[in-house]
Amino acid sequence: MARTGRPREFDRDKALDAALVLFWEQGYEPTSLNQLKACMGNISPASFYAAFGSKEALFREVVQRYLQTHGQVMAPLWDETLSPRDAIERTLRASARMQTTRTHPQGCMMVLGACNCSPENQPVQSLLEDERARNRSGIAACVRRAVISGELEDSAATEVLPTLFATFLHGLSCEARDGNKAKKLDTAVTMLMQIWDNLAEASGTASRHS
Amino acid sequence: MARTGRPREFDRDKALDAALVLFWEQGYEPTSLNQLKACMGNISPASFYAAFGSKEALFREVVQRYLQTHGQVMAPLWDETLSPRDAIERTLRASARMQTTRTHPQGCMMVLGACNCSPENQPVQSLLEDERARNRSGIAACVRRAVISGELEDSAATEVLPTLFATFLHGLSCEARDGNKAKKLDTAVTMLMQIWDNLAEASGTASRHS
DNA sequence: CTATTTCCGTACTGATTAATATGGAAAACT
DNA sequence: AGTTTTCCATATTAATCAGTACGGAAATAG
Repeated sequence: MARTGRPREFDRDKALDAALVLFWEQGYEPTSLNQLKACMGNISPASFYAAFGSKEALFREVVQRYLQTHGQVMAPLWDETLSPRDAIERTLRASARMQTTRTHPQGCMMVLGACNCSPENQPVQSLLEDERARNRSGIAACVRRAVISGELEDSAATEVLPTLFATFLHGLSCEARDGNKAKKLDTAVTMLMQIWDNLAEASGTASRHS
Repeated sequence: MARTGRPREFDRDKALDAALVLFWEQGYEPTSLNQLKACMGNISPASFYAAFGSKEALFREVVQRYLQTHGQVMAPLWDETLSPRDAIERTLRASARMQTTRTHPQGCMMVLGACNCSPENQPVQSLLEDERARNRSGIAACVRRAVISGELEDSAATEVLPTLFATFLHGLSCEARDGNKAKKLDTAVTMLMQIWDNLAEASGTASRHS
């Protein structure tokens, strides 16, 4: 445990953050080790591999860091103290704001981070695919809660609600990357939530009739 | 005009189609010339460069071909014989169906074809970005038509309608690529169109009141 | 101090990248 | 036939890719 020997000269956390930004901006494959080493403080190949193992291992670590920081905009989906509708709305609004913030690359890294991959990097692609699947199941869980609580009725329309929200959520990345402003996307969220309200009203009417 | 000399041995059109599928599946950068030449009928480098000029030139040609075939699902947006609402609905439904068809890669090539690019390939990225901008302005044109015809009123909500539809449209690529089924996405379109109807109804009510 | 341990600068690996050079074969025109 | 034109197989280019080998420098432990 007591670390002996020469201590590393660069800040591992800072290097990780720098790599995060680069991967976020360019995606996994086009980002070269030379670029990475440069932005991580001109570290040497020896230092890089000693500290992070490989390009793929670094990327996996970067993804974890992203999820624990910027990715926390998705957290409301699993917060059962929030009403299902509120959870989804908060998630969409926070995502829209985060993805358009200019202090880092635009769009969501889980959507844009490994879009274009050679067959050999399929595992990296799957890593992000799994995260997107988590998003969908989080939304689906909210809808399920709303059905159980009676806020929504268990109809065919309710069943595709998760797909609708997920499509919009993941579409935000494209819009943010292409330069759409936070306010516009936020207002779009407001309008999208009308669909929930339409269904909730229908359910309320139905239960009032029963 | 009269072509003399030895005729080329491979079918240029077939080769272009094969390249289209490969680019569509993997994206611009990860697709190597070796892969391209292989799928285009094991043509030689000499044949490749003689016929297509360069990887980027081939990609640009592929994009044009895509737009003239699969990309025609966007055509309703510029068809003024259709009602604005119908134009958007047809576009979304046709996109959802096309992007989930299993006879070719899933998702839209204009969204997924050059997501991850090195700085040096920025021009390629911009090429697709421009096409996505065209999509947005097509949707915006439909909304403008609806405002002029009185179907929608000129409100703040109406103003973000294009952003809402564009976000959904471009989000379809992510959902299709991740394996969502045509029917689910189509039903999601049905629900999304409710927002148009909400606004149209409000406009109708307003004009009835005036 | 010496011994140990880790870090890092440099050089280098083999593989792959997009793109070219060369030269013979094949087809068409005269 | 003879000439011209194009096509294509092969070999090769310089650059870059991710990842390693090695050896001196630096810091801690005793």
